[in-house]
Amino acid sequence: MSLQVVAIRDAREAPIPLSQPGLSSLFDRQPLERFDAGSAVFWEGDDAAHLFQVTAGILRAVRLLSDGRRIIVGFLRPGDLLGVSLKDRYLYTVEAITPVALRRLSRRRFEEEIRRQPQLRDQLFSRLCDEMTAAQDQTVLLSRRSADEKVANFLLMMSRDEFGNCTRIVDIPMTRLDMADYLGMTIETVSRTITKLTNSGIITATGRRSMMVLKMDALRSLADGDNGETGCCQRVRDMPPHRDGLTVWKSA
Amino acid sequence: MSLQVVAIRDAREAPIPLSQPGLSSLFDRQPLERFDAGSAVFWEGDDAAHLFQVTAGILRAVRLLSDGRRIIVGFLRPGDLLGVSLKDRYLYTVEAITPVALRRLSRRRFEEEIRRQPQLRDQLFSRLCDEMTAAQDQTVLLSRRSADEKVANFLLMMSRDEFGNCTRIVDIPMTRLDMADYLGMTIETVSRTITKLTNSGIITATGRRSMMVLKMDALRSLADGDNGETGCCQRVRDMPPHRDGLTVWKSA
DNA sequence: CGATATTGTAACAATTTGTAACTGCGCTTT
DNA sequence: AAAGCGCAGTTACAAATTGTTACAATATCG
Repeated sequence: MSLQVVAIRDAREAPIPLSQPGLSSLFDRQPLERFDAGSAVFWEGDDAAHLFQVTAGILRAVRLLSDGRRIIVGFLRPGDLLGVSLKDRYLYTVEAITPVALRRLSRRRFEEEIRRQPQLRDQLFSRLCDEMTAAQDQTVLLSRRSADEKVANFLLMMSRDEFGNCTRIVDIPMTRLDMADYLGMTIETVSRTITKLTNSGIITATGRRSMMVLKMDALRSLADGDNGETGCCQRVRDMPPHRDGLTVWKSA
Repeated sequence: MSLQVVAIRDAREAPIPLSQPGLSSLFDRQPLERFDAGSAVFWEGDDAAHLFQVTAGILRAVRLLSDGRRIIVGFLRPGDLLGVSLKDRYLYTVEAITPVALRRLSRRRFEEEIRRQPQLRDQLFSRLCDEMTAAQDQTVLLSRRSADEKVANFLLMMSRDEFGNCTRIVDIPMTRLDMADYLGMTIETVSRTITKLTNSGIITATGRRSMMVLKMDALRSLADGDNGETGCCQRVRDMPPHRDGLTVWKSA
């Protein structure tokens, strides 16, 4: 999905000299690799020898504390790149939530191409910036939001299609545990909160792992917090429209 | 401090053709600007027209939710860059905690130079990667750590000198409120936790805003969690040594 | 169709927060 | 220099939220 968006951008308004190939073009020729739901693509600490592009399916990026506490640092969707790194080891484990199809590229090759094609570097940089913004929004979410707000935000995030629009039917491929470990709460609290939302008539279950949003506005105002400017839902991750200024520090 | 480290790196083992100027060289010629403690360098939502390099003092990067909840996204120290952005508005407010000295550069000029000097782009990219790693560590800290662990981590972070070594004397220029808004807790809990650490003989107050670590190991094991590999303190931010693999996603 | 895993519910416990009074330090004022 | 003020920080106690534990209900998979 992100893939499509960028491809479109490349073709149309090419911010680079000519309409040159995007980052995803590096993977186009690579064979598809499939992973079963639950299997790991790579492990935290592994040699970071490859990069992957998600073609189909959903994955989770997991970190573990030594005492077993689990943190899901993010979910990956089609079009997302994983394994980009300047370091030599993966920082987290990536596991398939649904069956997944990926294309693999060696890191050596990737870096060569990045070096050769400056516009790819620009794209990579831009992507990193977006990632950074998302990470900060996640920080805000985790540090100062109640269980209700967290879940509302999560549901809104999941309700977005590839263009950032909110759909009423929401598919939730991950388990409650995944949600909990992403939002920094327990499955029980997640469960309670969803029950509460259902009882208030804001959402309704349409299946075990899918639901419908009945009152989108109510859900938005629950998720609300700092979105005075956009008026729209909280920017948790992966929200193309209305992203505003990332600001990085760390000097030279 | 980061500034020095990089300068040294440039001079010695130059990962780039010759020993070319670092990012900070862009700011060297700019005049010093001073800000009083408590004053803002820029505001969330402002036009992101300039970049700044911290020469002296400590600052905080603050975001506000509409209902007044405050989140400190990070603290900035000498050598840190602020205002790097691909977007056109600052994402957060930056305020001086202590009196501060900065050098300012227009964004236009910065981007020109980045475009002209590829090795600067490399440095910027590398810095972004570090930032990303730090942001993820912060995510872990906020989502799955108890008050004790958070405060222990914070104190260890503050106890690091410019080379990443832990000093016994810790200076804490920020208020309890700043700490609380950074760690996602209340001032009372911060205070109670520090008292607890003092009563356990792990730290001792040496002044209103400074303390001494009496049992560094105990503090480390409190802060502990996922540091099996490094054996060292939690990587919260700004820890030069032993940083391991950042892995970014978000495709092309 | 039965075994297993996931999810939901509820009572109870632990942690964290909220409230509010109080201390101590630094500053101004007299 | 002493008194008075204000602010940051601390502490005690009550309240709320979230986490724990246990068990029932439901789906999923072989």
